[in-house]
This record gives sequence, C-alpha cells and structure tokens, in this order.
Amino acid sequence: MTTPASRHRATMSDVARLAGVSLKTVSRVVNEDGYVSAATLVSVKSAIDALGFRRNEVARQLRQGRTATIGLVVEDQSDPFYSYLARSVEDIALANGFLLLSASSNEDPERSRRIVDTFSARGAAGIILAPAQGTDPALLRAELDAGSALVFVDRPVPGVLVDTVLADNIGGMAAGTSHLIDHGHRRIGLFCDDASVFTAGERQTGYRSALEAAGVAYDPELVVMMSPTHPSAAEQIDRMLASTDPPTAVLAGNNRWSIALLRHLKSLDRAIPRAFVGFDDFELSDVLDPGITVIAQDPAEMGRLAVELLLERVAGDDRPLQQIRLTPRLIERGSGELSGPAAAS
Amino acid sequence: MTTPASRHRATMSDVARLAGVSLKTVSRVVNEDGYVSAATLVSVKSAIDALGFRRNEVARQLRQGRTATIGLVVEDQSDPFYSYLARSVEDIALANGFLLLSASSNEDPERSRRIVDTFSARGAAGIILAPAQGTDPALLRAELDAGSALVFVDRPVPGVLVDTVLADNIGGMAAGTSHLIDHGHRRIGLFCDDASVFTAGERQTGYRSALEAAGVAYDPELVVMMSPTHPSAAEQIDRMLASTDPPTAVLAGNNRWSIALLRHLKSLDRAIPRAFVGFDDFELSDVLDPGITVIAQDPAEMGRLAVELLLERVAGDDRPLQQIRLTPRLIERGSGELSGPAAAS
DNA sequence: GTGAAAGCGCTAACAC
DNA sequence: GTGTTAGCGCTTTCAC
Repeated sequence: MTTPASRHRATMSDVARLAGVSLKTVSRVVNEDGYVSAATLVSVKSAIDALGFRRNEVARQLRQGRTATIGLVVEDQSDPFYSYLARSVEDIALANGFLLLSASSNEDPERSRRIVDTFSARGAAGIILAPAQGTDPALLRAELDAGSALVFVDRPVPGVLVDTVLADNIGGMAAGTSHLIDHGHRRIGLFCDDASVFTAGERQTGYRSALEAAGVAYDPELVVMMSPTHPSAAEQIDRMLASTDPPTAVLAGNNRWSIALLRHLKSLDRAIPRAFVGFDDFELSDVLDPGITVIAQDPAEMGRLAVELLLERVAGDDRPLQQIRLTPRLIERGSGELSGPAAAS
Repeated sequence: MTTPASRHRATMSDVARLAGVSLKTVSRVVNEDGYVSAATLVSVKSAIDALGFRRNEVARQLRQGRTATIGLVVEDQSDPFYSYLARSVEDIALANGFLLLSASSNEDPERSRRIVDTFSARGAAGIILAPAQGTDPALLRAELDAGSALVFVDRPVPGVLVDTVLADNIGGMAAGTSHLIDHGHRRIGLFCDDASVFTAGERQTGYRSALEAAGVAYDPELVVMMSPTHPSAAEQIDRMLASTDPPTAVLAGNNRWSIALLRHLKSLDRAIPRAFVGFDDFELSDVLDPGITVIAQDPAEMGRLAVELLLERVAGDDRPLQQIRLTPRLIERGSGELSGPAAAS
C-alpha cells in the first residue's frame, strides 16, 4: 500500500508562496474571478500544476455557508423504480456541478430522520425526499426553517408544503381497472401495499372509483393490502385464487407485487388468471408470455422534475409552490387484454 | 418540536452563551469527550435543545481534516448489479456513521476522473471505484499519494495496487460453458461486451478454456463481443442464429446481454436456441419459462467486502494488500439443462 | 473540570 | 491588478 505518512496536500498559501503572489491572487485565478495580469496568471497556474494543488472544497463550503451537494432519500436504492429516479437526479445534479449524497430510508421514519438530519448538518443545499410513512411533519418544518430546500417525490407529507412531484396514482389505477372491465372482467383482484403507504392508498382509491363508475360492486374479498414480502402474502394469494368465486383478472399495486405475483403463479404452475395488469413497468415485462400490460410510471422524469425544481429553489427561485402530478401510461402487452367471461366488443 | 425564532442555525457559541459556559465545554458535551460536571451537562443540554443546535459537520470536517464520507463510483447506478452493490455499501457505511457520495461513471474515464477528483476535494475518507475502461493509473496513484484510501470493485486498474474485490469471471464462465458441454452441446455461442471491458475479457477467457479442456474447437463465428446496445447487436444475433451451422446453446456475458438476447428472441418468436446460460442473475430469471440458468454473482457481498476493507484502511489498518475473488454460483433453472444433439449421460 | 487562544483553508470586504 | 485583514464553526493545545 502507498502513503502512510506521505505528502501533505498543497494549499493556496503554498501556491501563493511558490508563485510569489498573495493568497488572494491565487484565489482569483482558481475561481476565475476578477482581473489577473497575464504574467501572474501564468506563474500562478504553473505553481498550481507543480504542486498538484486542488481547492479544498470543505474549507470553501465552510466559508460560503453552502455546499454544492444535494441529498436524495428514497425507500430503497436497489428498487428499480428508485434506481432509475436516482440515476436521473444524479445526471442533472452533476451537470449543474452538484454532487449527490444518497441513502435508503428502508421505509423506516427513524432512519429517514437520521439521514435527513445528517445531510442537513453536512450543509446539503437541498434534499429530495421520498418520505417514509410516519415521517414527522414537525421535524421537516424545522429543517425548512433552518433554511434547507426540500422537494418531495413519489409521496408527500401531509401538512408540509414544499414542491412535490407525484404520479397520478388514482387516475392511473382507475385506467388500469377500467381497461380490465372493458375486456369483460367483473371480478378483479387487487394486491397492493398497506394503505398506510401513500401511493397504495391512492391506487386503491382509483380501483374503487373505476369499479363504481362501471357499476361493479366492490368486494373486499378481492383486495389484499400488505407488503409482498409479508409472511402471509403467498397465503393470501392462494386464498383468493382458490375461493369459490375467484377473480378473473388481477391488478398488482406496484412492481414488487407484480413480480411476487408472477413468481408465485409460476410456482403453482398456474397461468396468469385470465388477465393481469401491473402498476409500474419492470424489466422483462415485455419478454414474459404473454407480455405484461402495465400502468407505467416514468421514474426518470420524476427525478428530473424534482431535481430541477430543487436546483431552481436553491438558486433563489421564489415562485409559488409547485405541485406536479405525472400521468402514468397504460402499455398494452397482452396480459391485460385477455377477455373475461362477459367480454364486451 | 418547534424551531427557534431565528432562521439562522445556532452555533456552539450561541449554546455556550445561553448556557453561561465556554465554547469548549459545549464541545465536550456534544462530543461526549472529557469530563463535565453533572450540573453543566444539564444546562448545556437544555441550551442545545432550546436552540435546536446541531453541530456543523462542515466546520468539524475542516478542522479535523477528514470526513465521515465515502465515495462510490460505479458504471451505472440503475443497473441492478450495481444498485444491489450500492445498497449493500450504503447500509454498512451508515451503520458505521459514514455517508455515501455516489455517482455513475457511465463507462466514461473522463467523467469517472472528474467524479473521483471531486469526491477527493470534498474530503471523502475513501473511495470505492469500479473503474471505467481506460482509467489513467497515474491519476489514481496521485490520489493515493494525496492520502485517499481506494478500493476497486468488479474490475482493477492494471498497475494500481489497492485492495480489490473481483469475481472469478474466468472460473465462472468456464463452469457455465462446461455445464453446456456436459449437456451435449458442442456449438456454443457467446455474446458479451467488448474485450476492453475487463470482466468481458476474463469471461471470454473462461469460455475458451472450457472449450479447450473439453477438446471442442474454438470458432470465432460463435463469438460476438460488443455492447448489447450497440447498433449492430441485433443484426449480429440474427446472423449467428441464421448461419448454416448455428449454435445449439448460447451464453450471455452479463445481465444486460441476457435481457437483450431474451427480448430479441421473443421478438423473433423463436424459442431459446435449445439452451441458454447467462452470467449474472436477474429479476424474473426464475419466472421465465423455462427458468433461466445463470452464473450468479453476489453484488451485495462484493459491496460488503469492499466497504469493510475500505473502512478498515480508513481506520488505519495496514495489512498487506487484499485481493479477493468471489466465486460465482451456477444456478440451474432449466434453460441451461436442455440437451444438445450429442447429449452425454 | 473548565477556559482562552490558535488555526484548519478558504472567500468576502475593502484597502492600495 | 493586487494585497491585507477578518472570520466561517469547529477542534486542538495548553493553561488554570
């Protein structure tokens, strides 16, 4: 291994001494700020090269009171929905000279709070947050009062008014439900997360409103709301499919539920129960047979809008609050177009 | 909990003034360092609460000359392989009080260099790097000389000696190739990235060595090496499958190639050509029909080992260089067990 | 047990 | 054009 007790990193003073100028002149050169004569410019630049000087960003940050860093907190960085969102945030942040601190809340409000707290103490210029359920509004308000910029993605925190980018979960799920109804289904199962998860609550609302609009009675036996990793999730799937009046079509409330359902159905060696529509697109949805019809969100677009809003606020934008809803897109691939018992045209 | 009136963040001096003690005493309380009498402890703590004081980490970092931050640079944060790796790094970093700066190199050495540079200027205690092909060893050595700790994951940079965690790409791909040979295949196609990508080069070596060990002649017509997103990738797949003596089995060099191949085959409405084995596991590999046999890496384990090595170095560990190779695991799911024309037992 | 003073490396304000 | 002086908020050193 190299460097136990090696080279000290050169500072601006070192450069100034070598170039025979003052500290401030070096600062001017490094920051391309103010006027420096051609001759000093050259000598300072060569001193910088000779010493391998690089500006210490921590010192700069302390002096300026702000940093070119933004924090991103999502539920799980390894969930494809969030990893696409994160990648998009990263690209735009980097292009604007900002670095990204990122972390996963694990849907734990305490972990989320600790992360936001630390990001803030590190002087993050702003934070993009997909708040965990149960996040305390008061703590976030304190954060705002302390001067942090904040943008919510995917879900809001009731009572905290900041720029927000959400999907139209109600409209999206209503569209997916109507799509199945249009193909003759009347008994449509819904598997989604617990209603305490904001998006799951909205999606359930969309499901019910589409049923109602079509005059189909709501049957609670057809709705399972829990995490797909919950111990009894598989059992609930079996119970619903084995009931005396089983669903002829199934809706999955998010990508994790889609995958859990498809995996479980395959393990039963049972075809998709006539029809299937999933919320969120996922890799290989088009390669399965039949292709999986989905209500696709655009996580990259969500990330892009969030980071652009944040960067504008950081730059001093004081427009009124922005509340954006992105419209999901129904992508027909086959699984959602399998006809039910009472097929319409 | 409401905020103090001021929009200004309270400092240690503010707390000291309110508590009627010196700055240093507050520092002692905040850092739980040295002895403070019970009475002062109480008054300082209540002043901290009253003002909503939180230590300014940037100032602390400047003074201490180090930060509790580690940087992670991968090819693409939204690639599942790297997102699992990143998630694992994040969890262990957070558990040790470190935050994660993360970015994607996009396989661009210039972007990678800029990121590493910035991480370093921000005082990252260490960096975990999946180096882009073409990364300049001299720049990384300069980084090391400046005192940064560095660990490579997934690939090394020739000539830069730091702790490294790699997969046994040669052994893994040899095992996958032998598996197909054992099932009677003699003409085995290989699709992988260009050999300039370290892992692709090693995997091709593993493929060739397994062929050689079995006395099967190497046929360059059966090997395509390029990015699966390369404009002519689809054309190359078609060409190989339509040749007069097509492969009876196919190997994919990574998860992106597996998905590209499966998608393309589906679009041709063509079954997997007798047999298929992919390097890297991927979501839904078990749900496809037949299930996809893979040579699975363990990205979470790779991340865990890398961050643990890094944290130990940061803590002053000076053991000799660690060079770890993780053994991939062949997971049989059906697609790799379809017999070829000359099936053995 | 506690405090005063110095200084981390930089930028802001204002000289000259 | 360039330099001087402060000081960001904290930790370190050393004195009491």
